[in-house]
Amino acid sequence: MSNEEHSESEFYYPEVENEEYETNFYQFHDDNVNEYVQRNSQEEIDIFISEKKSVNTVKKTTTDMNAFDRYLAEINKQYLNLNILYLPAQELDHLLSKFFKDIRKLNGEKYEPGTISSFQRSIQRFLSDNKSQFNILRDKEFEMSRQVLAAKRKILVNKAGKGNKPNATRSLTQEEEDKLFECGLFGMSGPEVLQRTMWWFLALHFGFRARDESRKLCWGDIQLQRNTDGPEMLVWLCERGTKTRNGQENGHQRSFQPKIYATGSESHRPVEMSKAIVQSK
DNA sequence: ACACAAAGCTTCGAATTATC
DNA sequence: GATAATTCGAAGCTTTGTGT
Repeated sequence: MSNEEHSESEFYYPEVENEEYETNFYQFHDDNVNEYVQRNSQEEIDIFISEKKSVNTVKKTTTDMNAFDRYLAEINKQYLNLNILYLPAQELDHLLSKFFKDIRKLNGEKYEPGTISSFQRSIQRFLSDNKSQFNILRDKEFEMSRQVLAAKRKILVNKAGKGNKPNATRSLTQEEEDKLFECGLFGMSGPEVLQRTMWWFLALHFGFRARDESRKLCWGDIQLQRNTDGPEMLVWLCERGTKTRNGQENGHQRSFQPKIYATGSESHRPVEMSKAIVQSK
């Protein structure tokens, strides 16, 4: 993976904390109550929340809503620019059913079953984001569209041979990794190669997500350390949040700092990894 | 037959890659 | 730049396994 080119959209990190929200308790009670209330109007609170929404999910939701809108406009011109938020449940359920049953890719081919299911979730996100009370995944009013989706998935698998993950990736073999070192794509022969190799080690040993965590990483987050008698090691001191570790209360936390040990050619499992980790439920 | 644990599926949000 | 497909991690359920 080359890090030379970045598209604009990849630079949505890091986020800056807004210290104004750390409002002083006494100031709040003395005066300025109106001002406080105004400043923290519903609109501002909504913005505060939505700024923390995942860019990728937002993009996914709009893309899929485009597909739904596209389909509706196709089946009937009167549905052009239809706002589904104003539809009664039965009608929405009906349109969803047709959508799940007949929707095709832009090139006319059939979708993978997983993709159609993800449309359903995107539509639910759209509804929830816009404060709709409907839950198309649970409400009994949407039982029909759920059944259509289930049937559609079966048909795609049984009749069209879909759902076999034709593009699934596989992990690298040891030989393939060795080859990358041998042919000089991994190694220490230059800045780009070094950066690429560092990316590989960080992903491999720290479990970095491919782009996300590499981009968030700041100078000083990883430190070269050495135990008195042990080998040199890289220690990951400061984690900047991932999809699954992002500061939620009672959220998952690491029980130790991840480390990469210098080993020469052997590989050693870090001591902490050999201990059983007891998870509280 | 019962209780409980372990294994296995499903669901959801999110991130990524591939492709055109 | 949008679209399509996949992957990942966690949580919640459901099924299966096992000891008594």
